[in-house]
Amino acid sequence: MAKDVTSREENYSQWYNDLVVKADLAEQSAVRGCMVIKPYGYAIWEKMQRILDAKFKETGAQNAYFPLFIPKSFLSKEAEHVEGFAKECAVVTHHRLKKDPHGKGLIADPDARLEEELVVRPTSETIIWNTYKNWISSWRDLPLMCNQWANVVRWEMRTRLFLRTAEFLWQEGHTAHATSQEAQQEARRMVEVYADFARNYMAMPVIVGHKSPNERFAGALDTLTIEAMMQDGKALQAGTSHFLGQNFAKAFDVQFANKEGKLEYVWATSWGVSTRLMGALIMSHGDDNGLVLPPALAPIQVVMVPIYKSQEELAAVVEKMNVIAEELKAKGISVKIDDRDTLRPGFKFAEWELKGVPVRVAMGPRDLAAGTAELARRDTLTKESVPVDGLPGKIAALLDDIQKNIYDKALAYRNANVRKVDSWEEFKTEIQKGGFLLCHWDGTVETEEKIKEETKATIRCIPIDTYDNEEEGKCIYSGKPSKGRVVFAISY
RNA sequence: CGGGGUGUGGCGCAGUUGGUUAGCGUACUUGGUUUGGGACCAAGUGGUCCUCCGUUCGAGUCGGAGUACCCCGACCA
Repeated sequence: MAKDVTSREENYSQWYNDLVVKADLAEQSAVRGCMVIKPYGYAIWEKMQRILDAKFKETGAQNAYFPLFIPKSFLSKEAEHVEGFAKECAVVTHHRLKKDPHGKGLIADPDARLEEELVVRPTSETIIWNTYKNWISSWRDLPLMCNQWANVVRWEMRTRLFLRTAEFLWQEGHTAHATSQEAQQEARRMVEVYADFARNYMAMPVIVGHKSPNERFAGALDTLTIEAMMQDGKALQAGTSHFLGQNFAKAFDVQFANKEGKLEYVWATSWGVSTRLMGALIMSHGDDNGLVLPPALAPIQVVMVPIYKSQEELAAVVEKMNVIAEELKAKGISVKIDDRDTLRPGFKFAEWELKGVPVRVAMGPRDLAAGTAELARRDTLTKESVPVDGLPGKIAALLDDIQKNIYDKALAYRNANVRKVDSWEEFKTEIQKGGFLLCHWDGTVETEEKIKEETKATIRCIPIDTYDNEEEGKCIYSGKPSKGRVVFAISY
């Protein structure tokens, strides 16, 4: 494992792109920095959506949909928000094309210029708060909690498949509350929903924490994050939940009459996760044979490969497989019988491994005679011959075991790469080795920025719960007093 | 926007100091033999060599300009 990781560090990106393409998840589109998500990749995303959506609904949020286009003026209403996003917006200026009178092709018709330019949403706070203004007038309207599944566009200078594409799919929740406390609780609750999803479905350990002021969402008073460690030791921000205070309420004049009949501004949160989670999934668990998908998110949990010489043998094996498949389906397990007769078994094995299918069952004439099957697991790449009797039950248990094993493996890897560092000299060499460094920090933006300049490392979060954060000490850079350790890492 | 690299059948690449019918692997098509870890044999299909301009008897190869993509920075919830 360690050797593999080293070789990936050298050319991690190449490995990652090859893997993604070969595993049929996605590819670059003709449009700059955008990606095409292929059917198998999208099936994973759909599964994520379904699980998250159910969790959101449990919290009382409802789905809604807001426009793709945002009037330019909306974006400028919240000062910090503009500053954060203005540099990376795609802008619609015209509503019609015409033939170029001086050459070939089409040009934007100068007569069709928009009076007010429209921005393709980089996030929807502004248009949603402009709408909420009309939905909220009384304390009885609160809390208001909407989520939308949508695409957003951010014109990043440099893009990267899954991790930072120009257009990406995500969900964004936007809530309005009567009190600051309630809004903060909501932000905290949602980051825990994300953490639970990452750990129990993606099998990806994450650290929950607050962002430092420097890394906060544009316009937020507090940003909560889940931070994951990829196999090359870099950090990936996998999801965020923001306490927005009254900033957007004031910018868009969203007030409600409280029980005393007085007008008050509402308190807001927003929270989101994106298709970046798929990148996180790939980079957390993938190995040199391709993807390793946790059973909870695998579109196909069990693939069955028949082995045969004649059509009669194929029919006999598939008949037996169908019986097992029905039992598995009855247990809620998704199964695919790969009966393509143009491909040899070895090819199919390699292909399904590349796609990360957790469990493979192979059966041939010998198995039929002996009442056995070959059971292989993707996470350990091991296989064994087992009796067909009781196989569905065994597979169900195996899936649970794989889910747990993948998490444990990722957790062990992360823990092995989290180190406490107490001197600046040590910090500078240790940070280059990858992994998370737990260090004291004086709490100032200046220190954070200097550390970033000198080492490229950023504060990933000020952890909550995961690590004991009560210990006092001295800032690694300035030597000034610190109330607790924070997580430093090089990030994607 | 800086620094570097690469553009040659669908994909991955080779192509020598310019030289004649542009090649290899893979994929694809057809036929046959195979099938318990990415099959083999045979015969085929498929290319305005990124674009334009130039040098030359002759350009995939040399020169110039443009363009696209990749990597490293800057940038980035």
